Amino acid sequence: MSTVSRVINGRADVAVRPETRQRILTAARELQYRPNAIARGLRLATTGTLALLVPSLRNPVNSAIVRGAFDRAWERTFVLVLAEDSGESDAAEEAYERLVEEGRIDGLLIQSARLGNTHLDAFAQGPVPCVFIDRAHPGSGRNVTMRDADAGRTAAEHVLALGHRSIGHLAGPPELDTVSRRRVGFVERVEAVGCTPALVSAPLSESGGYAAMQELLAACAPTAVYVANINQAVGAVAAVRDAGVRVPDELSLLCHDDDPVCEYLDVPLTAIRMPLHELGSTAVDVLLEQVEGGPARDVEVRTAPELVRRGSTGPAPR
Amino acid sequence: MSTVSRVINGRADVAVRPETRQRILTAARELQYRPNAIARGLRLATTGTLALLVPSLRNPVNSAIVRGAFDRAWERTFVLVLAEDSGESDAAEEAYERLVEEGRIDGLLIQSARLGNTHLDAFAQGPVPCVFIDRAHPGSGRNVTMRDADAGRTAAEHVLALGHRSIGHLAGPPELDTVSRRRVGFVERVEAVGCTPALVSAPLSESGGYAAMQELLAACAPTAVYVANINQAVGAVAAVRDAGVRVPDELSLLCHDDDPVCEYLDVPLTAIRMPLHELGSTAVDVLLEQVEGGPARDVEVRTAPELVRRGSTGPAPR
DNA sequence: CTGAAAGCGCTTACAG
DNA sequence: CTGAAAGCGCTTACAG
Repeated sequence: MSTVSRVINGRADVAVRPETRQRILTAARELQYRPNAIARGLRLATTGTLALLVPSLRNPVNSAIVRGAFDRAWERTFVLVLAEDSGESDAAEEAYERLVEEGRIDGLLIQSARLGNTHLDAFAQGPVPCVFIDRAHPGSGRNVTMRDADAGRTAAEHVLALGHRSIGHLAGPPELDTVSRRRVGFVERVEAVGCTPALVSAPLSESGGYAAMQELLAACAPTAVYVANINQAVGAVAAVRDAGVRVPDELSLLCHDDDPVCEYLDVPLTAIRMPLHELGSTAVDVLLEQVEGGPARDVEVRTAPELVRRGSTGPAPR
Repeated sequence: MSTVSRVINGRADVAVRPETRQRILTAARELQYRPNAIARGLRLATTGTLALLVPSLRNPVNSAIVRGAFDRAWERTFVLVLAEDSGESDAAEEAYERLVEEGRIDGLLIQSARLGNTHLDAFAQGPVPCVFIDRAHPGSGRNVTMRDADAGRTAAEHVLALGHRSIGHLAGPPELDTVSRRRVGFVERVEAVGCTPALVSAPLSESGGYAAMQELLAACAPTAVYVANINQAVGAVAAVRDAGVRVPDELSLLCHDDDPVCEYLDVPLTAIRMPLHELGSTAVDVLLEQVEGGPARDVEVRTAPELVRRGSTGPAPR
């Protein structure tokens, strides 16, 4: 039995007679033997399972990130379980209890961090390695993020280069670290040329984008607006259309996140494409470093945000 | 130790002195004791885990179904692991080996059935209960589906009632059971009034919808088109716009699947809303019946497809 | 080079 | 009413 175990697990440290090895391998094939993962897990104190805590299963914007994480985890022979941190009272805690405290997982990817959330430190210090993905938990030393501030800067540079000086930003909720970093980068560049951008915050939804764009148009009639999120952008485009404002002649529109939808809206949307899949796979790699005993660390995915130019941005009207 | 186990698991069959029970409960709370799920799983030959095999993590159209499944599984104290059946060579088999044959799961939800797929029977007869969700595997006796044919009928009745007689259907790939049933229901009703609908099949993507709609317009200049899927619809709307055809004056457009996007397109899209969340939760319930020892069965979610009328459908032009 | 033994953390008949 | 024992299917020192 022990020889079988050694052969099946390919352990080179103990010599096995070639003939014995063959007999074992043949028998295993015939019997379709596969070691039981649960028994193995109990013995090895390892489950081969990672969990991903998502803010909401409702919003599929994150699906490219999820896919990146899944693909890499699968490659590295880990299985991924899904958990939801809806933001309600104790959703996150309950997930934590059932996954970490019951010993079901080897590592935890948290995609649902909200600035000011009090549970987060407890998770970071828990018995199971964890990593904050996309939305950082500042100071935790275990954040895997993208260059969101650079995305904001790229957006600003694009509209500034087109001559715009009356500029707005349709931002996301302030408790979300990602959209906040976009805002900071954008505002920094716009202010660098002596302008003050108009800012409106809204939920990351179509209806949020619609209402906030109406507000922005009424408040300051900008000639260029950077929208923090693709869902908002769909609503913003509709608001602009309903207001009778022409894109890009009267208003340039630019959105964060690229998506197939961008190409098919009434005016194809210029967008900032982020390395979402890479973020997911990197986060798994960083988490597994910890699982294998390494120290936690912050990692920023190096791939730069990419401006995908389409028809919705053009020269500033004079 | 055994008394502790009995108290923690709330087994009423063995009497425990109230004082002992209290001592146990108090100690458990103080120590933050939680039974280890892996050890429990080994002993009980039960994992508390279900797997969901999705066709592609790329397409998030299914996210409402996934959410429904997740929510119900979680409620019933099961955890959900994700697996991908990309349709490539042995993706599904590999997932099956790692999840079922290694004993990681108690039940399997298969959302990736394709008509004619040869692995499916093996899965259905495997050692672990399974259920086909949304896309049926005909004859398996374990399908949990929605009323897709009725959705097609509802769509047909709507455009017929508006007086349309020159009617098209932008269908999905024939190997997908769901879109096929939509097509059958739609065609049946249209033919019942003596018309022959024009049919074009396309992948369930924006670009697929765009190209197929162009084809449909060129082939027969229909006055009403039922689009089989929301992603296709986004492309179809763009194709109609690019062709200079006015909606709904010259062409009524109606799509399967409701989505926030429908409200914000240049013409708000009339859509058929399906009980996606309910499908997910029902599938979990049906699967757990089997896990608990019951027989497999086909279930169709009773909730009827609902026509959500918006601006994209109107009376037939004369 | 290979087999027998212990033990991972539980649950459940079975004694007492 | 409660405790001691066996066993779920593995892996890994340890004998031989």
